Amino acid sequence: MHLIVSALVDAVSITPVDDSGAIGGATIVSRAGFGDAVRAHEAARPRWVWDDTNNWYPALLAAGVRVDRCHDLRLCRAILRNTHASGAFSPSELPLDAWDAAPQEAVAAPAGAALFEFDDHEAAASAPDPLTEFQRQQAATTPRLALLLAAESAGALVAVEIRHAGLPWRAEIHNDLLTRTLGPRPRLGDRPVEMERLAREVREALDAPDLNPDSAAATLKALRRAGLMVNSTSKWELSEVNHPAIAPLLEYKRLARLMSANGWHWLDTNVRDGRFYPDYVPGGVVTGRWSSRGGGGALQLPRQIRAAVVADPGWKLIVADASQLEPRILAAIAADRAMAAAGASGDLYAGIVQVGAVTTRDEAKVAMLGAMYGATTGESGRLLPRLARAFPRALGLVEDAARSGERGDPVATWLGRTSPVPASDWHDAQSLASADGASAAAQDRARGAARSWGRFTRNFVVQGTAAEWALAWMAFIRSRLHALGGESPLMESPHLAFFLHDEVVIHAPAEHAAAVDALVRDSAEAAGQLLFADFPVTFPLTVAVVDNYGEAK
DNA sequence: GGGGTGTGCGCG
DNA sequence: AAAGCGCGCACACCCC
Repeated sequence: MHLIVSALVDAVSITPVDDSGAIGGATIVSRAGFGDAVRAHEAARPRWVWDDTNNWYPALLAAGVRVDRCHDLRLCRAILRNTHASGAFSPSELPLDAWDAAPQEAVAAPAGAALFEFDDHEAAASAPDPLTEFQRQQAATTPRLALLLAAESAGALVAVEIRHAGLPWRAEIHNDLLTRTLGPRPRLGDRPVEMERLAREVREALDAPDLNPDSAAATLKALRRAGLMVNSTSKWELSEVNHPAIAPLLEYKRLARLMSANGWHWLDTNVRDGRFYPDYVPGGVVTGRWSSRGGGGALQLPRQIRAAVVADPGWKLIVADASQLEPRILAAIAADRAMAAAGASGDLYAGIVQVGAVTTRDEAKVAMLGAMYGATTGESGRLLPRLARAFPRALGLVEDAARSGERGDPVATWLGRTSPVPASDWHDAQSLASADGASAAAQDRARGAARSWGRFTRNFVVQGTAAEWALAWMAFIRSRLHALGGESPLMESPHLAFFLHDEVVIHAPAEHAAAVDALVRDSAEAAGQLLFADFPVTFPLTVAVVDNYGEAK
């Protein structure tokens, strides 16, 4: 059963649509009464169909109402809009409309505020009709796409729940770490003492008394004046150079990064009441990965400060990450049994060595990454032919994806998320280069652009399918955590607290840690089954039950 | 002072 | 200075 949620000027309508598509009579509830209505319907496990999970779910959670399943019309439209694998009717032929909107920020209702107040009643009243859009999407959906839309929508629920619960964060531990590394918190605009000390060392070593090491251009100039043959101030190039200025400069850069990305200002603006609230954007990346928004930088949380993530007293963090997820995904979508078998022992790279494709684990890893990213030169490019001999199906699949991209054709993930096609200037460059009398420079440029797009489509099928697996994994985790915690509120029972592409952190009472460990592994297996049925690919996890995130890995 | 671009670096 | 994918952000620096 689907329940279509539609915002009216001062109320909400709920319209049932049964599995045959028959539309029932709408119920109108007041905005204040919506939470109770949802709670009452939940016993029957309907799928809530609404314009945007961010518009509804934060307030429901704030009112203590959990939703089991939903269909996020905006996210699903974005997938269907682009797909070439649609059913009877393709939204890609529709003109752009309000359903193609950019993601909205998820904002929980402030404490005590009335539920579901719209600032702009006009906007609410003139919103496009969710029922019509839902029917359109149903008509455009194949069974595979239906799986993707369900996974995407489950992800939307997870993202809001994580933001609601937050990641436990001990500000005093973070502060101690900053003070130990940088010195005491400086006044606004001042450098911390450790950075100032290193800046002085750099200036002396380069004989550049006024140098501001924050300026890449000025630093490069000073380095060259000191006789150093470098073309940038990036750390990997500097680390090749032997000069007394280099060590303090690299250390300065390390501290400057910590200070500006995750320093005291970050702490002030992103941690409150012992929690960091990640702001995820499901589907924010073309491949289907999530992105994050705002200075919190949820998907860039450096390892350096993860020790500040500490479970509440009597609770544990269960940190699980999927080992070598992308190569395993590649083995599955290519139905490469040899590669899947190489991963069966638990370490795919060791397995690749074992079948004799390459001689060391490091080689296996660098060759595998090269295959998925499209390396052509260096060690990685050199090892590729050997990998291709051992795993012709897997390598063939990424090669085909690259060729499609080079032609300007789209590619699709396992469940049917389709890559964008290159913009018109890309096509212009290609036709210009193939015309009579095209200059060598124009041909080079076009070839470069074609290969670059080929690397994108090559990676798209793997990264995008891995993102689908991760969504399915989290959907299973979410539902099993709920079964474990019963009807107690989200934050008082085991819950997802963080997500990082192929890794999750669950915050759970210590007595549930073992059960969570088990259900996270079961969920990985279930996600593999859901996507790849009986194909014998495995998705082993590294799971750590810890008090602080810094202890994991 | 706002906006756009380049550099550099964090994450997977 | 990237070989080899996908992101977001801070800062410098330039323009208006």
